[in-house]
Amino acid sequence: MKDLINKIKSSIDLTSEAEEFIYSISEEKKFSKGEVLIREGQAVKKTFFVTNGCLRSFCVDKNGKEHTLLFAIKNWWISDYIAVHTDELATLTVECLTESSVIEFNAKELDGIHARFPEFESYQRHNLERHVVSLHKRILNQLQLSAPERYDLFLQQYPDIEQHTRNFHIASYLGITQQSLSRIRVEKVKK
Amino acid sequence: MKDLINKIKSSIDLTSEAEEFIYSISEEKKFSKGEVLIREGQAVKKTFFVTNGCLRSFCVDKNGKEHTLLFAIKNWWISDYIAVHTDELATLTVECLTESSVIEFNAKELDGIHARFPEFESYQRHNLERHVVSLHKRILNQLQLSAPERYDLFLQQYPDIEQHTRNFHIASYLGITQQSLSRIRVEKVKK
DNA sequence: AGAAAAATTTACCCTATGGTAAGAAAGCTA
DNA sequence: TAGCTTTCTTACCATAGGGTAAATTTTTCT
Repeated sequence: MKDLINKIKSSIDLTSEAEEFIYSISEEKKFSKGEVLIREGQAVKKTFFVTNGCLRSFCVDKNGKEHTLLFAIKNWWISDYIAVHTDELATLTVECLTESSVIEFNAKELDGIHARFPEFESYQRHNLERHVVSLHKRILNQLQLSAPERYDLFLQQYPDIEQHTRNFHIASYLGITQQSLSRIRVEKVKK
Repeated sequence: MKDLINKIKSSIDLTSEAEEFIYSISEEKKFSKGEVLIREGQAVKKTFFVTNGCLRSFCVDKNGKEHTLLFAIKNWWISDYIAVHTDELATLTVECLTESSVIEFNAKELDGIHARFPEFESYQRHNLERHVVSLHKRILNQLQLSAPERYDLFLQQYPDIEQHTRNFHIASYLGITQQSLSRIRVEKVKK
């Protein structure tokens, strides 16, 4: 919980009332590997701040293939934001890849923090701006880089994630099959 | 200019001082087809609100191939947000695909609106939230759909854009070559 | 309108990645 | 630690989409 408070304080002044409010609407929880925090097809009520471990969000296509949208580790937020912001049922599933500690929020209550403590608007706007930048970069990378180049970049960007994930998770993030990733890894070692 | 004011008013209450401020930091301009508003490698000072016409932002990869990040038509914003929010030089180019009318803002001045008129925080946060949702969807579509499926979806999502764009613009948005798009279009007609 | 330039289509072959399947390795559980 | 389950690797062939180039069509410019 300290992690979250510190993260917020590093970016805005946090009054003690606001800090109190955050405590009042959140709950620290532990989940074990494989547990599902948000399930496709169900209403999305929660947003999670990760304090330990590793989670991912993914969708399942019409052929049953999984596609990873996001990996979340310490100090990242994760939810199905498509569902949260469009008020639809979840199209994503959020699962734990390792035993994880999270701070759980009701998404609507968390959103209400902006009305009550306007200083959060600017905090949230900056978060969203940075997130938009990373999404723009990911789209451009997907358009212009080959699979081996995307894998190299992934390893640079998430040097710590590989220890928590299976190869097929990474493949499904890069947009390739696990067989292709396996071949790419072999080629890398050869060089 | 009315378009922008109305768009803002549809989402927040706009005081006359705030409206005045917007006027004071903006400038209505016309650009002709082919003109470049933001050029890769240069500092990005401007953000544009489109009131007429069609623009796109794209990057050029190491082989000289173009990759389109965004098409912007009436009532959309366009800039190089990667550069704006990271204070780096432009990695994108923004060009007019048709003769276009835009409202030009100095990006920093526009950002200052939040400090001066806090009611804009919430407006901007909602914009960003919706933008994040559309980017999440685009990433998932790119991961799970075939090229013909992505093209069909593009036509649904941007029914009006095709009249303004060349096929190779669309191909470079979908992540395929124009030859592939041409084949896909032939197949569609056959059915 | 006519000429020039640019974009599109088509055809050819090529390559990266996908799909299936089987065996090997790693990880989990009792 | 033995046995079971899951993941990874490898090999095979299949296929979607890429690259080049030439012919055709469309757009632009004067």
